[in-house]
Amino acid sequence: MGHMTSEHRPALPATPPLTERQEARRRRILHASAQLAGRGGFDAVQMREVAELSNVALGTLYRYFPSKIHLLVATMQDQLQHMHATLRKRPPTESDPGARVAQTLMRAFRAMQREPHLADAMVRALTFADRSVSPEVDTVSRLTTAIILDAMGLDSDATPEQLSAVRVIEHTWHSALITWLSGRASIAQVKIDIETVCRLIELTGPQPGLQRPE
Amino acid sequence: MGHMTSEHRPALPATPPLTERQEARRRRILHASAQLAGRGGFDAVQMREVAELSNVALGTLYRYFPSKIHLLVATMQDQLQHMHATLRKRPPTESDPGARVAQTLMRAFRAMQREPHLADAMVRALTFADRSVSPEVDTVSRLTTAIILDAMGLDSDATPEQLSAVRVIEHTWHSALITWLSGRASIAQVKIDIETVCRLIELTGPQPGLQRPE
DNA sequence: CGCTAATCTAGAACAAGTTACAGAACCGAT
DNA sequence: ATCGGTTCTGTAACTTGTTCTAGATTAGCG
Repeated sequence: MGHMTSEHRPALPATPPLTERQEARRRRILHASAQLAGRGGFDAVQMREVAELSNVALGTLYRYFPSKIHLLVATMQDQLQHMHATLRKRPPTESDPGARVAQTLMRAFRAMQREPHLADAMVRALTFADRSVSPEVDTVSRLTTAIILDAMGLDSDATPEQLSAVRVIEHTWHSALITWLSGRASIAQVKIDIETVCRLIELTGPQPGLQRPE
Repeated sequence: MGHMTSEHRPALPATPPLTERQEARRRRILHASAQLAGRGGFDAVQMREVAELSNVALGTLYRYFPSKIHLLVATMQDQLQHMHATLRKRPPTESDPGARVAQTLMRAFRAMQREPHLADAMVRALTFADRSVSPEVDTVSRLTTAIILDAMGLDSDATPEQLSAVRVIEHTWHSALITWLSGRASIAQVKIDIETVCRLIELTGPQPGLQRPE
């Protein structure tokens, strides 16, 4: 990704500060979205219902979130921030970076198992998003990356190889979630896939030669 | 053309054999689907247009493919079978199994670059599919697995570890495609991700002593 | 051939995402 | 407090996936 991501639309970076009521509206909308998604999943999040449940006109809903996908991706941003905060409070106990990442992702996975419908709505929206949602999806991606780097124990100084491994882990994470949510993979299989991909981290160790062979 | 592998009848319970005209209709539909997808991507595949372009009534289209997602996943099955046949003709030239898989996937990726809109329609449908499409998506998954195992050089005897690695490679493949199609990752990055994940294959040692040269 | 059941066609109808628009409410600056 | 522009509301309309129905066509069979 280049540095020229959004250099030509000065409207977005300058997010006009929302008033109190506007911030409240936004919260109500996100809450309604998560609530509807929580039971019923993607299909249960109907824009008219979200609008009604959050006491907002349909047009207003679309002003805040220009599409259902935008809304659900924003919902995921919201949930991910919660999760990031929660995970920070209890860092993984394992010693190997790879094991720590696997442990963290399995915790996140368990959280999703508690709300499978919500997870369904968010992940489906995320992978279905087209170019018009790229900035928002990118934010989600950065959040996920941050969570994984946190688990690894290195925040900012990662080698390009490690960043590649993290990207691959993210790919696996999303795709494995999808296969689980659509009933094509068991929980056990998701666990195995996560553990398998996390072995990549041991491969890209920053200190060459310090890993004990298997 | 195509006298081999007529064994693929995914609908196990009572697939009534199609008549000549029915088979022709099915082909016309799939062709129209791929054509519309080819320019315009997912959104350009509109059921009414598919029906019209393939000279079939809308109700008939829905009898053959019970949803747009089913239709596009079936289109992907079709394209994947082509690709599998094509790839078989020119097997990868690398020696390491991991490198062979990477080479094969990059070939497939290059094919997708030639028809990005078609790729977009198929992959979006694949990851958006819900439980009702599981059998069809599973068929696509098995096809992909077969392609990868082919590239590795072992067709039927793979260790569970290797199968895990293959699943993770598939996850990465799909997800990396998505990020590329939605403009969030460059071609170079997809290449790196594929090469990174293919290192997993080297990790999962083959059966001791059974190294199989070409 | 003639019959019956399944299939196909044409078109209307419905559902949910999205857009459009007129008027009410709100916000900030004078 | 008032004015001007923006935002919000309520509602209708439009789009496209999906379902439904009535009649025409076809396939299989005695």
